Amino acid sequence: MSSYCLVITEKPDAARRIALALDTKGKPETHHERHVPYWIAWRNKKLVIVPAIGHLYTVAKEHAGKDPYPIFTFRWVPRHIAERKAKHLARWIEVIAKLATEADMFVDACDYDIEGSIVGYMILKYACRNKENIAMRMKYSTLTNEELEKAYSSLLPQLDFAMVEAGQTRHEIDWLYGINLSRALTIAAKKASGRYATLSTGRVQGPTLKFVALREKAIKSFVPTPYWLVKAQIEITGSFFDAEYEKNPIKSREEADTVLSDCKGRDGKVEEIESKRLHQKPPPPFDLGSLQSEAYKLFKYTPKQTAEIAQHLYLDALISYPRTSSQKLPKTIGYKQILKKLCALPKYNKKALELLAKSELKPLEGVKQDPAHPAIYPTGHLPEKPLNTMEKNLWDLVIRRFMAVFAEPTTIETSNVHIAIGKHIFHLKGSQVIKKGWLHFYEPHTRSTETVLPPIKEGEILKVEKLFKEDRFTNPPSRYNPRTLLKKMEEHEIGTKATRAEIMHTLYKRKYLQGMEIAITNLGFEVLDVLEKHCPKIISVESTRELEERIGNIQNGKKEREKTLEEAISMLQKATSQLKANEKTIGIQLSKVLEKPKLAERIIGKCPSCKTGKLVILRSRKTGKRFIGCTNYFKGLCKTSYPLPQQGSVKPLATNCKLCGWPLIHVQMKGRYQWKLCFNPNCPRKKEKAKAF
DNA sequence: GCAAGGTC
Repeated sequence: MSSYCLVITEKPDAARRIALALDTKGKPETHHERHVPYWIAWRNKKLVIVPAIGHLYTVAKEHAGKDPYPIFTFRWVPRHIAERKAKHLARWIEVIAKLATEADMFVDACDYDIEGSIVGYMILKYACRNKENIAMRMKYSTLTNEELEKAYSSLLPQLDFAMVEAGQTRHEIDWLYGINLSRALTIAAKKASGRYATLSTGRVQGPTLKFVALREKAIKSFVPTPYWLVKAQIEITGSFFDAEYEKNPIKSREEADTVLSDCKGRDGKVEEIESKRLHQKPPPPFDLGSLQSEAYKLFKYTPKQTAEIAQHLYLDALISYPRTSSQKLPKTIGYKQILKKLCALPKYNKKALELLAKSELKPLEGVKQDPAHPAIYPTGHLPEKPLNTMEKNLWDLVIRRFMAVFAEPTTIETSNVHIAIGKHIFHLKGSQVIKKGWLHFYEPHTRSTETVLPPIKEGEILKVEKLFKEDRFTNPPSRYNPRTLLKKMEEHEIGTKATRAEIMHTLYKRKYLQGMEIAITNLGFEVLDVLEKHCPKIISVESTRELEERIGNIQNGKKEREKTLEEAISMLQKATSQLKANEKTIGIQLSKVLEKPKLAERIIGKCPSCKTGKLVILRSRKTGKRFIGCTNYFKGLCKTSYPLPQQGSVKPLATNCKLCGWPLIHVQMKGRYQWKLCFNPNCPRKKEKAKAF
């Protein structure tokens, strides 16, 4: 009898580490079935440890066939059924299901949070066939051997069903909101313009877009006010420095001029020197958000790019798990081991040795924690294949930050020299790094802003080379960039570390946002306007807060799941009927700002009948149907027109029909089906006009 | 296909 305990984790990495920790000899067997990895370990009994890869089940419409709108019913299904890009998950579920048939005990070892709970629950219920009520729950907070052994020896007797319910509710409500409101927008715009453009919104997209809209409004309504700065250029032993007048800003030109004329022709006298020493601790180790932020600041990599590069580095075993919110580096990761391995690289050799020479290695840590992972650190493994520039830069950044956290604080001396020119005081400021500390290890990823002043004594007389004023205007608030928008989302706790970058990207894809100095487009603005006009409650900050609170309540054991769901649906019913009632107005409002396809993409070629006009893809204002017409039509010169298919997308091809020489049109249907269309009604191939590739 | 959330 070879029965075993089936342990289910959220991801392969966790499965591997649990197997390593629980196998008595620390040597679990690695297996693969149809590219699904799993591990066999021996402890008090045989353990089979199999990972999911995130969510294997999701919410989808209840019935097959045409999609209704609005839609308020749903069911949970395997993801490969609901999502085209998730086909590979079918075999994953099959492998887990097979391993489950011979198991006599089940342990849910997914991350101990609401998403992890739902990952485990759905697998136990569906893939393992109703094992959700007999499964035990393994609760750990880091993937260290100690913690995992402890967690296994004190398994919780059952799943945390409150947490599961919270997870289910979160999924369902997000789906209902997102699908219904997105369809409302898309359908309204399609009906009015005849063109299909994907429009969307959701619990996170809406508020994020609103942040940008509010900033844009603040910029537009900003009234610049003038102010003046008065400066004195001082000469000290042959070098020149700008000292600033103590009053900053000066609000009137007259006042600035008075100061200038008072000071004219006078020398400066050093009245006082204020010096301070600052000790600056190293920055904490990276969590995903701070890595994304720093990589944008230093290299201008977008948060999405950084997440992708980090994932590659992780898969190549160069850095630890990147999707973490932890700023902690537990001892168990083996600081010394890592530094020793880094010594193999000439670039880091000297610095790593300096750290190894310290009597104690103690990292500076931040406050943020993560239930399953430490902060991001280099593993010490070396690349097996050459890295590209982006990978190199990011890996280097992680390594240098890792070294920096073990280093001493940086000591900076700042000085403020008070210089009297007549009755006016000017400030000459200097700063200098006295002790490099962690900066030494973090270089070149630092920005030095040193201003080193020559030795100056109190009472000294300094020559004023020139006096001048600068005319300035107050600046409007600056636009968000990918880094600051990400931070804003973090501050308001909308989205998660793993999704924020992705959601920003979606807003770009929808053409709601543009540029790295992030501006909202007309389309983005109107989409928000529509939602605010017709269903303000649903996208208000208060209702988002309230929803979060209620999901929190469910997680804490209050039996509010049914009620929360019912209320969400009733709110949505009102919102969608409101949107439907105003569909026409909304559609027109959105059509006005929908980007029209560029003329170049619509031109097909010369008109065969009038020879002077051009054939273009047009749309009838009356019927909304598209067709091919001659540009001379508008001048009343040529009435040539040809029909086009109304389904799918059409675009001119650069090639001509082999049989009649007319230009060809590329037609792409919803699925994979596509063909080259010759629209010449007299083409010899007329009877088989749809020719597949 | 539209969400947001995991994951590779």
